[in-house]
Amino acid sequence: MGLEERRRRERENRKNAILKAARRLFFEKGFKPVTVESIARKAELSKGSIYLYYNSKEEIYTQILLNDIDKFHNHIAALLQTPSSASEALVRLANIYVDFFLNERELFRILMTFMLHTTDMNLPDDLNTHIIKTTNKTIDIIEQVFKYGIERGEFPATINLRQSRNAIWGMLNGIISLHLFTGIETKRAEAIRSTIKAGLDTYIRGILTPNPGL
Amino acid sequence: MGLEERRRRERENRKNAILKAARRLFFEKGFKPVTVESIARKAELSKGSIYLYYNSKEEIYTQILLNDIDKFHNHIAALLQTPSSASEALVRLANIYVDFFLNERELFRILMTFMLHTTDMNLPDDLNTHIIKTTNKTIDIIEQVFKYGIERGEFPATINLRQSRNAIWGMLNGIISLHLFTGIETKRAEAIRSTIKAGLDTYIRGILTPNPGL
DNA sequence: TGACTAACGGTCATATACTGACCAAAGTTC
DNA sequence: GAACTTTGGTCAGTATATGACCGTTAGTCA
Repeated sequence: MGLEERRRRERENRKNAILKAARRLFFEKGFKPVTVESIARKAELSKGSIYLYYNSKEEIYTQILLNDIDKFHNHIAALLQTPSSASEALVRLANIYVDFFLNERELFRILMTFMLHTTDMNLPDDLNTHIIKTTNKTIDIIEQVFKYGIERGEFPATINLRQSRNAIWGMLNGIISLHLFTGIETKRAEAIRSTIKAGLDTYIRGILTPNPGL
Repeated sequence: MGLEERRRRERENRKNAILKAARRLFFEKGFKPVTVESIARKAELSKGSIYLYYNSKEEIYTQILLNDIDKFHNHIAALLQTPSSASEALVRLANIYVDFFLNERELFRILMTFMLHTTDMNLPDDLNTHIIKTTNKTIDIIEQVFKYGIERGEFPATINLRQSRNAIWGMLNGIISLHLFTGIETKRAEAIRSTIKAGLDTYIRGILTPNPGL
C-alpha cells in the first residue's frame, strides 16, 4: 500500500520538520522566548498543526534531546571496544559526555529542565519513560566501566557499583551545571574539563585507598 | 508566508508525481492499457486525487509531451547559433527532431493523438492552446531556417515560407509515422533518417531549381 | 442482434488533515 | 487590584484526499 506508506512518510517528515525548526529556535533563544507560533511559522505550518503531532511545547523541547542523545550513545558504545585501563576509559567517557553538551549547550538545559521539572513538563507517559530509560542508559554505561575495572583487578570488588555510578553521573552534571552557562565564556570548557579530571582522579584514588574502618 | 508557499510547493510536487508515474506507465504500455487507477497507485495517491490535479486521463497524457518538448526547443535554440549553411541547418534540425521522438516513441504518439483527435481529447482550452503554440513553435523554427537561407542568398526569395515550413514539418511527421512503429525494429531509426535526408535533399533541390512556368 | 457482464473514466459523499480565531491563564503595568 | 498583553492550547470551520459508486463502453454469449 504505497498510499498508506506515503501518508506515513508525510507524517514522519512533518514531525521532523517541526523538530528541526524548534531545535533551531530553542538553540538560538532558549525555551521561554520561543513561541509555538514561531515554531509553526518556521516549519511552514499553522499553530494548530503543531498540536496534531506534539502534545505540548515541553514535549517538543524534550524530544530534541532524545533525537540527539542517540548519537552520543553510539559514540560511547565504541569507547568500550578500545583497550585501555578502566580509569582511562572513565576519563574518556566523561570527556565525550562533556563534549556532547559543549557542542550544544541547550541540550544540557533540556536534560536539566527535565530532571528538575519532570512533573511539570506535561509529557505523555511513553515520552517520560523514554527519557528516563535514555538517561539510565548513560548511567549504566558508567556502571559497566566500573565492572570492567573490577574484572581486570584495577578496582577492588568491594565498590558499591550503584553508588559509584550515580556519584560519577551526579558529579559530571553538577560540574557542567556550574560552568556551562556562567564564568568567562572562553574558559568554560577548560574549567569543566579540568574540574572533572580532578574530581575523577580523586574519586578513583578514594576507590583504591583501603578503608581503615573496615 | 511560508505556509502558503509550502502548500503551493506540495501541490506542484503532487502534480509532478502524477506526471512522472503516468509517463512511466504510458511509455511502458501505451495509452489504453493504463488505467487511472494504476497511475494513482504508482503515484501513491487515490484515483479521486488524480482528478484534483488533472481534468482527464487525456490531459495527463498530453501534459507529458508538453513537459518534454521544452527540452527539445532549448536544444533547437542552440542550433541556430552554430554557423552553417541553411541546408545543413535544416538537416540538423530534422535530425534533432527525429532523435527527440526516437528517444521516446510514445511522445510522438502523444503528438499524433493530439493532432488527430483534438476535439475528442476533452482538454481544457488553455492546454489546447498551449499545445498548439508549442507545435507552432517547432514550425516557426523551420520557417526561420528558410528565412536564414534567403538572407544568405542560399535560397531564392521567391520561396513561399509558410508553404515550405508546413511541407517540411508534414514530411518529417509523415516519415516518422511510417517507420517509428512498423518495420524491422533495428532498422527503423536508419530508415527514418535516410528517408528524411533524401526527402530534404530533394525538396531543397526543388527550391533551387528555377520554375520554368514562371 | 439483444441481453448481460466486466472494466474503467469520472463523480461526490465522506473521511482525514489543517488552520487560525478564540479562550483561559499567567505575567506585567499602572 | 484592575486592566492589559502575551501565549499555550483548543476546536469549529475549512481544505484536501479518498474510494465506493454510477454511467458508459466494449466484449461475450446465446
